[in-house]
Amino acid sequence: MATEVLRSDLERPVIVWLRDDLRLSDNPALTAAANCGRRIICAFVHDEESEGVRPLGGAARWWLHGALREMDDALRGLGGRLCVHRGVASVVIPQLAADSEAAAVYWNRRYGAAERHVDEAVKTTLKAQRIEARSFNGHLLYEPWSIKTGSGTPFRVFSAFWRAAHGVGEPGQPLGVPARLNLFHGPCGQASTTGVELADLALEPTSPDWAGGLRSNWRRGEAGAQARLEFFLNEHLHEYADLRDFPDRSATSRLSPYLRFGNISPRQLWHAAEAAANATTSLRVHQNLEKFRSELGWREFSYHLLYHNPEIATQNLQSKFDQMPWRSDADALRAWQQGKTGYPIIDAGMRELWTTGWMHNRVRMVVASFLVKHLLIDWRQGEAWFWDTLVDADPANNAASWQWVAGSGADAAPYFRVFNPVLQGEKFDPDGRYVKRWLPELDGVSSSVVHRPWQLGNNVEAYAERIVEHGLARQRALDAFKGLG
DNA sequence: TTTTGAGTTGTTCGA
DNA sequence: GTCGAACAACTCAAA
Repeated sequence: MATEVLRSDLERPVIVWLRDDLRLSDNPALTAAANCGRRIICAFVHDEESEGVRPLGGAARWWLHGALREMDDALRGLGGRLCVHRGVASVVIPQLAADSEAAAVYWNRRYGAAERHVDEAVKTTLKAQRIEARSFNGHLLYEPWSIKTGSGTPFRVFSAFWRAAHGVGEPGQPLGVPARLNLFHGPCGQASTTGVELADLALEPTSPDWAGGLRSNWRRGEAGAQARLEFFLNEHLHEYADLRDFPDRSATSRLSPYLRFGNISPRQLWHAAEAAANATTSLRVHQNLEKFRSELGWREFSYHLLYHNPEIATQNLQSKFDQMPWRSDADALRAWQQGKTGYPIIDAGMRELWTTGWMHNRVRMVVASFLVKHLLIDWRQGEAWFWDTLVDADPANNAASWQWVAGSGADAAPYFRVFNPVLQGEKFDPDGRYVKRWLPELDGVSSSVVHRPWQLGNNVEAYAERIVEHGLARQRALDAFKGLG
């Protein structure tokens, strides 16, 4: 009798609820499910209805579609499939668990306020149904609550945060793809009305199909992430510290959208970079490795800030910025969005973003500074545009970085740091290759003036007039920021 | 307990 | 041409 009960209980499946962890390798929830010996149902819920959950932007929706398709393909290759649902997750997941007579639901944690509330509600409902609910850390090197100052408060300064993080210990070795995956392959949630086909989510644009530039620049999903990582480690890690600021050199990792959707994990990057560094004899190995890891550190710090400041995407971390006299200027905002400000480094960056769904890190800082300081437009307008157009639009990184540039953040740039778009262009794109790639108007312009084309007179008539003059705009910004007292 | 110094990414000005 | 100072206020850890 007892053994019969045991056997029938083991026949109950476990649901792995996938979210921002669309990968098979180093997926703690999936590995735990594999180890518990049950049949595994992999489920994804497209939830745009839960209170406070921010709908994805267009570029991120496009990425999500590909990542889900790749995940489904990978699961089918192993005899399973991905069950896609639509609806309120705190209803759908318990319903799916009941329909499938699941014994447990496992997932990897999220850190935004609304997402945590959803997950908490799911856990409460499951427990009431006497279904096991377990969550894991698959998204971060360090849990946000595990790193504290000497007095027990959250850090507000990056360097101290990162030093303290090292004190917590080395991130663990990443998990492999589970060796034995007993995957469910039947129809998903027979009794459920929330099951849909991936195409039903309409995540990809159709009319018009604006995603051509995205498709030709990115291979979404886990295999694409591994290929991109290998390329970066082989070709660019050895020059990372020296060249990562030069947008024409492609020396950055371009792994951000993969991290955003969990097509790869930070632990995998941490250890793969170390292995690659150990295998080389090139100069500055240590500096390159530490520089790359500190960029992962900034991602950790952003999640730390998000966790401890749930409203980071909408509220100034420094409340004195609530008094900032932001300008309302629809024409200037549109010029910035469309890459028609008349400053080549700004316009090239904004067109790269529009075309590829991504922008080089150095250029992101310059365009953000330009919007907030030269145009005196609220950082939230810029944050929203990036949220809609970036394939890596991340709830933590995007908001924290905009607040950093604006000066309203926890450990923000000083107010008087106003990037000069001409000097930044000349310093980091000295021969103008980057701006010419995105601005055909500047074809043939000498590198000596390519970042200040207005000095050519009528020779570049096709190129936009400057919408503000740097010196005047800089002074206006300094006055406004100083006025915050 | 108090003090001190350092802190991702810069620019301008005047000597 | 180069070079140092000034441009705030606050956080955090070490002394």
